[in-house]
Amino acid sequence: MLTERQLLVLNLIIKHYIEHGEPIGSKSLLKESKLTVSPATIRNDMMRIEELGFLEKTHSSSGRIPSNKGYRYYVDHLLGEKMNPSYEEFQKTIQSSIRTPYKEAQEIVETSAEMLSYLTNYTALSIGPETKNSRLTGFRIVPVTRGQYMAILVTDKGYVENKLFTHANHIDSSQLQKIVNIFNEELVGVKLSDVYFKLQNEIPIIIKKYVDSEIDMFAIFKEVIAKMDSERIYVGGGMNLLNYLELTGSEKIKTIYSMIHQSKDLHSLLLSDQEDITVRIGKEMNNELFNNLSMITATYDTGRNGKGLIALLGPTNMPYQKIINIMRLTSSELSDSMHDFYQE
Amino acid sequence: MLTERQLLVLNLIIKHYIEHGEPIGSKSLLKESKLTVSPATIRNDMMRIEELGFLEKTHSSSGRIPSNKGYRYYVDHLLGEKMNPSYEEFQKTIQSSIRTPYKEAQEIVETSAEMLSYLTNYTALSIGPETKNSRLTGFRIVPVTRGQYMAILVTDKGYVENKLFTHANHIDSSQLQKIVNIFNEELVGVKLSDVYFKLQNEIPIIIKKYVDSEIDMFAIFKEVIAKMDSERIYVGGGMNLLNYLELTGSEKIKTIYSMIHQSKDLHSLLLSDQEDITVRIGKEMNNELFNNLSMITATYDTGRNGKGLIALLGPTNMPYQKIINIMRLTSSELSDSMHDFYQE
DNA sequence: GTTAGCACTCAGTTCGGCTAAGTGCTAAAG
DNA sequence: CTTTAGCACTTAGCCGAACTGAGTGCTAAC
Repeated sequence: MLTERQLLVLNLIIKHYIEHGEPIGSKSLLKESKLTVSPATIRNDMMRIEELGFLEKTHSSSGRIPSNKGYRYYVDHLLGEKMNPSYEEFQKTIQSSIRTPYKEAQEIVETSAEMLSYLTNYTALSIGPETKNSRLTGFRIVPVTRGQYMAILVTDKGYVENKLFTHANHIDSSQLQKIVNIFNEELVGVKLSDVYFKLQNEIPIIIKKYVDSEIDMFAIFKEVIAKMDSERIYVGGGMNLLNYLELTGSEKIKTIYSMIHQSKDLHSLLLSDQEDITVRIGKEMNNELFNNLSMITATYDTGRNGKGLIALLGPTNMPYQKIINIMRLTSSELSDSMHDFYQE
Repeated sequence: MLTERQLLVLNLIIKHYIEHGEPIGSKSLLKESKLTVSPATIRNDMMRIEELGFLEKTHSSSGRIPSNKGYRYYVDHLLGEKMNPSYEEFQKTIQSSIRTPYKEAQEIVETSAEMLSYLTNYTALSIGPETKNSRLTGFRIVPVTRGQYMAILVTDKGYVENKLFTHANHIDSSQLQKIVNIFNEELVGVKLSDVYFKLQNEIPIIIKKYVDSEIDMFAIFKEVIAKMDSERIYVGGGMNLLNYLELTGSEKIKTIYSMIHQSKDLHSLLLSDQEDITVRIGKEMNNELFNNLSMITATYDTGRNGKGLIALLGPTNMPYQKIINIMRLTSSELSDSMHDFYQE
């Protein structure tokens, strides 16, 4: 479909645009390359490539820039290749920020978002392993100070979440114990998604039978689970969005920012296939907000606790080679780190 | 120093600039007011007021805008007055977001930052009561799952902070108990600032005597205290900073954003006098970053647990009347809420 | 003290002209 | 059939001139 030279031209234009962010024309392109043909020839090639949809013009007499389809071609080739060894220099940085002692799993996930944004100057997201199919493995209430109690909830995916709550009237400790026992008997092994239901329907009846208490355990439980959900998503370098002010107006940036910080809106955006690494370019995201941005997502594996996800949001003309490799390295380090974490 | 009419002119100019954000000249000012003098007279007045430093021009033939000193005059008058009752409408909104059941103190503080930014469209900060002089009142370690433990630390100011940590080798529970006992015997009642010192020097010796353990309790303790410190400051509406893009370049906005999110840099900015409510206007903050911004801070009182602080960052031409009243209401609601919280 | 009159200033807009970088097309050469 | 030279054309960006509108300060008279 495209000749050898045309492919070369396409690649040169993409690389130029990634590096300089500006359109390039036939003459300048020649200067930058080792090609020995005339500008007119390049022009003819460019026309052909544009006809096929890999290139665009910013206005009728401007140089060419890559289209989404152009990037797509470029990225698909990159994804096929294996990792360029020159990027292993990043490995040390990544390792040293992920492998730190006395951190819990969630903190490692959080750190990796920060590290990714630091390394790339883009906005990074990281998400801990899914909670949806988790099962409750334990629930306890620890008295902390007079009137304050801490509820701790543990799931089989290794999540631990806690919530402090206050109760005005002193709670009789044997009563409290009874409630906790009922919870553990009735709810351990149950999927978190079903816990809600049971809590609303079955449990209150049982509790009423044995205990005379007016604590709204359902409200407390709901809070803990909500906290668990919301804390799963971490954002690093949120303000790096400001670097795209020219690409995307400040209003859109604001919308994106709040979108990123609200877990609900995110799932549709991020939920990728089971692919190891995914690149979505501009309009491929089907969201007007992201027309000039690309998103790279990668999954990491924790072993028995399921998969998690990291993502990077940057301009469409990001250096995909570098970024993809950073994502590969991070994902693999994160997987290793998580395996270690849970194995012991 | 200034005649009656000159004061009126000054007030009119300030109010105009707060509402429209644009300089105003003698003729337009007349149209907006009920004054019955000629433009020339107003011009003479303006000159006089400018000489005294209350007004500025943006260029030699422009209308006038208030200077920092002008705002200062305006605000000082406002602070003297008592609250305009028309603002009590806000009270319901504020109350309903602060008074929610089963929230711990920190969450209420967090919520109030979000509420403030929502109500004003500015960037809000809220800080829980000081930790500096807190004393440790309790420390415990709860085993959560195999290999995972939760350390819980309680201070006399009502703070509870917890940290999950992992330890590969199973820890003997009686050994753990011994360590916890030593901690409680040696550290309860000690100021947090001194805990560090003791942990590094005295405690290891004692622990070595009774227990044979290789857990670095110091590292864990340090993490908990760090977490406690960092979680004390909450930011609401960070992205509202984008509204000041024209006032303050995007680079500065970025700097301010990261400044706000790093607790260390903040103390110098926020640490106000013991004043109930403080307004700092533009250059009064002695920081080039904030030349076109104003910061309103207010303290709230928690009773036996000391004072906390809320702050708002907005443009110098904010509607001070409204903002000050919102801050007053919030501070007072927050105080009430905290008193209730700790009293029980 | 107040006012009318006047010359002046400055930001912002609009318009034509110019340049640099690029295009597409045509016709000839390889 | 591909490549090339030549040429007319397009467009963004920049510059300077002209004009307008909102404003100023000063002076001299009321």
